[in-house]
Amino acid sequence: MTPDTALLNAAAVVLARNPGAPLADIAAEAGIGRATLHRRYATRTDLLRALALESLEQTEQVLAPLLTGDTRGADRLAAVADALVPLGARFHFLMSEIAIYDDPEVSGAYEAHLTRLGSLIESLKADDALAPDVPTAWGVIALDALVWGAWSAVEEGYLARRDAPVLVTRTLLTGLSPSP
Amino acid sequence: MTPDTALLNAAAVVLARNPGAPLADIAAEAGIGRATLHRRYATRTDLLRALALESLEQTEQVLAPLLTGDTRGADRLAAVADALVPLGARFHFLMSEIAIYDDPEVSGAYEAHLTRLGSLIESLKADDALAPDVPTAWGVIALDALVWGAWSAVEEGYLARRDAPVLVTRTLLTGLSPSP
DNA sequence: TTCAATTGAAATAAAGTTGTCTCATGTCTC
DNA sequence: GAGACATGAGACAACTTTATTTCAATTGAA
Repeated sequence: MTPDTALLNAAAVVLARNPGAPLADIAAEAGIGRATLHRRYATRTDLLRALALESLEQTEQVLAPLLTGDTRGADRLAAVADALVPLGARFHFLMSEIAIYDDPEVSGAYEAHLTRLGSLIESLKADDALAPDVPTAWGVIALDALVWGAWSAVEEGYLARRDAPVLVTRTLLTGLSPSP
Repeated sequence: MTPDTALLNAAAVVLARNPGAPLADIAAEAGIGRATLHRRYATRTDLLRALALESLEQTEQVLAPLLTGDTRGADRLAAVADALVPLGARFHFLMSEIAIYDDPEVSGAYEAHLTRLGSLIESLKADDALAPDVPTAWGVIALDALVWGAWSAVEEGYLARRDAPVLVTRTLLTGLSPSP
């Protein structure tokens, strides 16, 4: 029930570098002992499950105000990119650790996440920021892929941290906008 | 020395679903026994290494004619997307299995791959298909990310196989093109 | 200070994976 | 058909990781 954000952050970082890293590595990154890690999450599966759910919840909390707020169109997309790129480690985890979707709660939360992103894409279409004939699914996928790409490029030193969200927005926006 | 494309294909498919899958799963997917797998690749590391090198080589063979051919601009990018999306499983592997880059031959081939993609982006800029102020690194990253995203979307049933390369091209092209 | 709770370190058993080996079976050539 | 060859199945030891347990040290509150 405890959030344990610091511990889960450490897990996300380690697992982004090495999916399947031993629990010892995660404990070390978090600065705690292996035994203590087991006291908070009994099994490896429990830890991955918690990380998945917390990652999706973080995304939701970041996205919710942007979906109900009054910024629209390009500005809304820019705000979303700003908020999402720093969460790249969590995205990476969600995409590489497929076993977590065996859990019905996790897969339910993931479906909800996709639905939420779908609504965002639809709202951008309604604002004439995206072309109406672009499949919503592709909008979601492209956003996901570019956010993840931008994040890992920053991690590996190919891209400046501040440039990343701008490039994501520019690529998506001008890329999918209706021709003038 | 044998290509063993079928076996490596099976490995790529299994590892795309589950990075760190046991060799038994790979052998089963390839329809051979575990012992036979070991006869062809003595260790797991040998197999991953071969898969990485062969994946990069396949990409090179696919890209080479497109880089020297006479199609330019948007058509060239479309041809690249057509050729690359089906190789998505290999991309996924190259991006998730970080340990392979310990091998100097693999990391050298990967650098060459990035350089090749960089040349492609530059040639598209020269053709006025992409805006000159777009960082070449971002062009490479976005292409990589969108190809991978399109491939996995097809795999998971979110996208029609024939639509995928078109959407990649459209997203990148109209997305990064100079404003008219 | 004293007591209870939490922690890290270490030992341990259990489980899974890897790599080696043997052997029986099937295939191919001669 | 005989013999050479490759294969799959299975047994096996070595290794790694997981999960549990114990114990001494640390922390915090009464």
